Amino acid sequence: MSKIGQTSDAAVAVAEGAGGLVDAGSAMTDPVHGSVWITGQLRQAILAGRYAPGEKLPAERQFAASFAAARATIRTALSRLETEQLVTRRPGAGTFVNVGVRGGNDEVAELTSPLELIEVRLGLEPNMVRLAVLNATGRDIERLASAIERMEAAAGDSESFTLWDEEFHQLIAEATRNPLMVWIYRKINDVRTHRQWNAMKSKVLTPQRIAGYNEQHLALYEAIRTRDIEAAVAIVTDHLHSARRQLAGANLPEAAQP
Amino acid sequence: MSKIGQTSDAAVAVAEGAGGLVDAGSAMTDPVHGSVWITGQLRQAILAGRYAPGEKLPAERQFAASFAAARATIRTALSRLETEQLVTRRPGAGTFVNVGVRGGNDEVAELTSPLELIEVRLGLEPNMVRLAVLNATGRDIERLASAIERMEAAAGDSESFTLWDEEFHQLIAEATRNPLMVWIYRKINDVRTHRQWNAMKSKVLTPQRIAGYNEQHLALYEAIRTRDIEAAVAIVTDHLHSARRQLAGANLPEAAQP
DNA sequence: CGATTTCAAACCAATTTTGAGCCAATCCTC
DNA sequence: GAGGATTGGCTCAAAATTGGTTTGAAATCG
Repeated sequence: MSKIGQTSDAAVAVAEGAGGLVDAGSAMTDPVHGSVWITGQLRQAILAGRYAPGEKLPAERQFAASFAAARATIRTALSRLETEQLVTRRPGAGTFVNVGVRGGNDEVAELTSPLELIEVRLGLEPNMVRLAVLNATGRDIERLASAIERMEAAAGDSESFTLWDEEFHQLIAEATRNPLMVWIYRKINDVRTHRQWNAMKSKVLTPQRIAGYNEQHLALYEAIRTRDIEAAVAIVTDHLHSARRQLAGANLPEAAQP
Repeated sequence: MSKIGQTSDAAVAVAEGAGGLVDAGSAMTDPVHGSVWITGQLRQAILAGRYAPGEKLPAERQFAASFAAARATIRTALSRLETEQLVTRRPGAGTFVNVGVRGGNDEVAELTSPLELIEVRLGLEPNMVRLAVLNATGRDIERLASAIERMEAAAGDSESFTLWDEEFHQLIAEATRNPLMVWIYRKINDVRTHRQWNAMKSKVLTPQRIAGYNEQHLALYEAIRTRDIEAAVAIVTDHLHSARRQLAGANLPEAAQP
């Protein structure tokens, strides 16, 4: 069980490699571990922000072990990055990411993919709804009703629907009376409404789908109002699962076209 | 396997280059945490409000024991914080957080009760662990092992245990390879380690309890290493449920007990 | 074949970390 | 107030780590 060489099973391959500190997850390309390839890997990692500006990279010897390459190879790769002004090397100290590189774009909203968002929501929201049912005040429920109304009024427009949908979910978060939950969900809404996915939104949010969501929202509201935990949790879980399904359906063909 | 979905999204976000598999070889950090790393930890702890402005930090020798580093190393870290005007050192007295530092900004950590924290974690962490099992690289697992070691080495001291416990959980969050999850859990760790509960910490964290937690941590690590999702989720769920039981029994009358 | 690259091992110099010890200022208890 | 304990300040040399370099053999590729 050493070289799978397929991207899809990288996780499995790593599982076996836990004992030895070599190969790590890099079992994608067995033959060509050239210095240029390593250079590309490191450059991409730095540019992607895996190593913060000013941060110290792992030692050359450690890179050598991780990439299963000789230290000289690592050195030529790092030298290239140094001439690219991406890193600075200090003898005796280490190799450091230059401060100038890639200051912005650390935003979580930029880095988070739709699927990753759904994964987080899938863990959070069922529990959130449960807490909302338990702790919602009458005032909370009033506000939810108001949001529902406006959402249905805006059934035709995907833009305003998104807006009220966000409001609706935030109100549920607030209904939990849990400050941490409210804070977290504000961030989730940030990601949810990030411009990154605007294009996809118009594809996914057909009037038909919006109508379906409104039904689910209404059912969820009713469940909260009548303090029916089981129903509320089930609705949310279904909602997210279907969202994930649609996401996969919209995402994969898009990814297939370069 | 879900790795497919994760990496394909990453490829879409990054748009080019080596695609989603970069995390494989390059997800490594120094096994030995130097003074710069310690500086960062302390800075973040202070900024997060773990120590109140004007409060006295633990002694240098204490930190040295907690971080498993030499006192000189701690001193260089503290010196850096001193030049950053974050702390003030008084010979014979101790090191104190400067009053000017923004500490009150973090309302969430102040407002969130232990039970509320547990409620959020209960929704989030089982799913987080599931994703960690699916997406953790070999390097992630190595880092978890390292954290486990240090945690067990510091079994007697509640201060250093808290430190490495926080590190352990954050590493699991990072093992999910989900930026949003990492970001959210950093906040949870802030709340978890907020000074609000410092007093309670020393009471609750008896050496006996610490030993129990270490067992759970080790079991969780093993489950992640062997990619046993069911076991990992079960461990986390049990852990949080028992924590909530203790909490509810001690404090609040109105708990959500299923 | 010849040129280039990679590998492996060793050594060097710069830097950091360590561990020990001692001092003076401060704090705490009696 | 006295005395012991604690704390930051400081020195110093050994040990560990790290990038820099050399050398020569092996592998790779045109």
